[in-house]
Amino acid sequence: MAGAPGLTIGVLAERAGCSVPTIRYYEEIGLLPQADRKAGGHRVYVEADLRRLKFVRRCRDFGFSIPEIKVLAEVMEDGDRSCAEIRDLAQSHLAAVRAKQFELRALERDLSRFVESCESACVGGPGPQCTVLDDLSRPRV
Amino acid sequence: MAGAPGLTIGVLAERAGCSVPTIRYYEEIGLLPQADRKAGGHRVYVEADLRRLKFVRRCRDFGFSIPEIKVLAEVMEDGDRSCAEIRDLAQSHLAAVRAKQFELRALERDLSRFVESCESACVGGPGPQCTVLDDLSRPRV
DNA sequence: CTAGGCCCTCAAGTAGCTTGAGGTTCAAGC
DNA sequence: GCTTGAACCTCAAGCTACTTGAGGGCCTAG
Repeated sequence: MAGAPGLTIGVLAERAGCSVPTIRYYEEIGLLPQADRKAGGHRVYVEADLRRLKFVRRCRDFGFSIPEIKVLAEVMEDGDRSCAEIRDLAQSHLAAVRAKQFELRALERDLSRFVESCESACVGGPGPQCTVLDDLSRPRV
Repeated sequence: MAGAPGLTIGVLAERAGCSVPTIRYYEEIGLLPQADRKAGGHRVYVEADLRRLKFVRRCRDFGFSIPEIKVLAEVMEDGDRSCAEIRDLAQSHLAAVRAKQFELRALERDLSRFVESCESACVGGPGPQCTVLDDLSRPRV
């Protein structure tokens, strides 16, 4: 009569959508608490562990770094700390995401120009005469 | 009466906009040829080396991986290979850049919603009651 | 009780560099 | 010619966030 069954690491991984070694890795670096073990040494988990792991994974999806997630998790556990801290973290993260997008847009523009000039100028020609290679050799804008 | 002076690694790094160890690293992995040395063992470079390094750096700016750059560089050296190869590489790279942008846009949307709900719902409140943390714990969409 | 699937630990590998330790060489100034 | 200090040298380890592999132990269904 098992009310709360206890999850194996494999099941936990499957439900959280990550690999088994990743879970062991998170435990090792302190992102997850040390798991309980049964007699033989196998890790046993409960639903609360799954929630915690899902939280971590979702934060990773958001692009937070592991040190950042440690902070987020601490705030979650600690009733005395305001979640303004979390908002600030998310906000500066958002700024970083936007900056990255900006970079990528510039990159996309350059790259598509590059491909275009490839098409029109030298496809089929030999390497050294390729104007496109000059393009790549020119200093960045 | 030195016509071509010969550049030190430090000067080369400065002109190419990268660090000195990076240049040594590129040489080690075969992205740059083995540099000439003077008697004491210091590396000596000429303008052609600078061009090659700038080419590599520009490719890195474009986000090409090191194996990819090796291909690009080979095509440059080898007169018999068409630059269509380069266009293809650039094109698939462009596709990857666009995919990444797509991801980042979704991420930005999620994050800004998150920050917003933070603002309106619980800034100043204690951690555990923060609805935002629930948000982060919810499975990903 | 046994088969085989899941679990364990520890070590090393991934990309693209950076950082550090400990020592040598070069070039300018005296 | 000699000294000084900046720049150079090599080799090794560190960084992020994991993954992969070797070599073995546990657990449970039949």
